Amino acid sequence: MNAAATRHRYRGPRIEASEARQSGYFNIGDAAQATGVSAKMIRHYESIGLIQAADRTFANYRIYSENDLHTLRFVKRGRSLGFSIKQIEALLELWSKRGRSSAQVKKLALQHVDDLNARIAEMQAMRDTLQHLAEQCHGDDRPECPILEDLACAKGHDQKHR
Amino acid sequence: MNAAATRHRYRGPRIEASEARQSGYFNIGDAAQATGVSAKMIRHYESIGLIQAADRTFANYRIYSENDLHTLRFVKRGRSLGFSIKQIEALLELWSKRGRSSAQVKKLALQHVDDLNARIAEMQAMRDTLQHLAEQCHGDDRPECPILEDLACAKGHDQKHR
DNA sequence: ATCCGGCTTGCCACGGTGGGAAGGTCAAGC
DNA sequence: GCTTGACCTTCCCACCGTGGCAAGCCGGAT
Repeated sequence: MNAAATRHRYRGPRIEASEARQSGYFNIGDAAQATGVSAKMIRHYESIGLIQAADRTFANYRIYSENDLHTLRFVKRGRSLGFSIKQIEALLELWSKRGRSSAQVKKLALQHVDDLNARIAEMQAMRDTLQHLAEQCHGDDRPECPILEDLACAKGHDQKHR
Repeated sequence: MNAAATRHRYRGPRIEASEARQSGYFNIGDAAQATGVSAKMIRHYESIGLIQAADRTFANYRIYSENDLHTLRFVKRGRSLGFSIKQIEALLELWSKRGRSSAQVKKLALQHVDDLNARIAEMQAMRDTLQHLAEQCHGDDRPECPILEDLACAKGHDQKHR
């Protein structure tokens, strides 16, 4: 079972920098540019265990293979779809497992959809309330303002988006 | 100019606890319950200067007047409408200024509406993409999954919500 | 040999909220 | 009186995700 070769498990010993370059490895900066994940975040993801610790050159530089970039792009895409780190962790694991069932993935995705919908609804309620108040506000030099009045007399406002 | 009496500027010297109670002051816990702002957050708001430092009893307990509760409710309401602390700071100041123009308040509110709309749109885009992907996913025992494929082959996904 | 840009680690910040520890206080019951 | 339990105080740490800065090492080009 050559786990090291197939998937990134035990990362090989350190390499020399120029050699790594020639073998198609990338510095963290290049990896960042290639994937859209900032170098900062790549290190962060590594530190929290979301991604495997990168191989290093002798000089302790992290180096990234095409495979690693692929993973980083996966994470990036997940983030841009609004998945949390925890969720991406789960998705990454499903991605790597061949025995996964698509049902598991779908469930995760739909949970996130629900979550998004809840947050959207909440923000829409805020927006609607605010827009309503703003419409009633003259918006001139006078100090009278229904918006401030609403904020001030906070009697039973909560029921509005109960 | 008895500023101390009219508005909370210079907070008076310390009082005895039972006396404060009789004068209609509240402990932080009661204030929290009365306003829906947790004691924790009341202290926090005070520490960052969002609200005036509360008066204290001799025993160093914070005490809150009806006026203070009013302010706390204002903050609470602002938060529940999604305003940031910074924005609430501005709103509080407008609220206290009699020379304010409703235009200033309206501007703040409408900026926030724009902000909300932007975030709503962003989340809706995420949701739509995810929902679309989920619809194409069988969600059965097989490992094939368009959702994972999308995440994996992250070629030019960004233009989707460009 | 020097210089610049990149890399390394580490710490601090944001926003907003919660948790908890260690200690002081108040009111009620005995 | 003294104990008890609920409350208060301050202080520090955590979350999530990202950015910034600083001090120091490394790479390659001049």
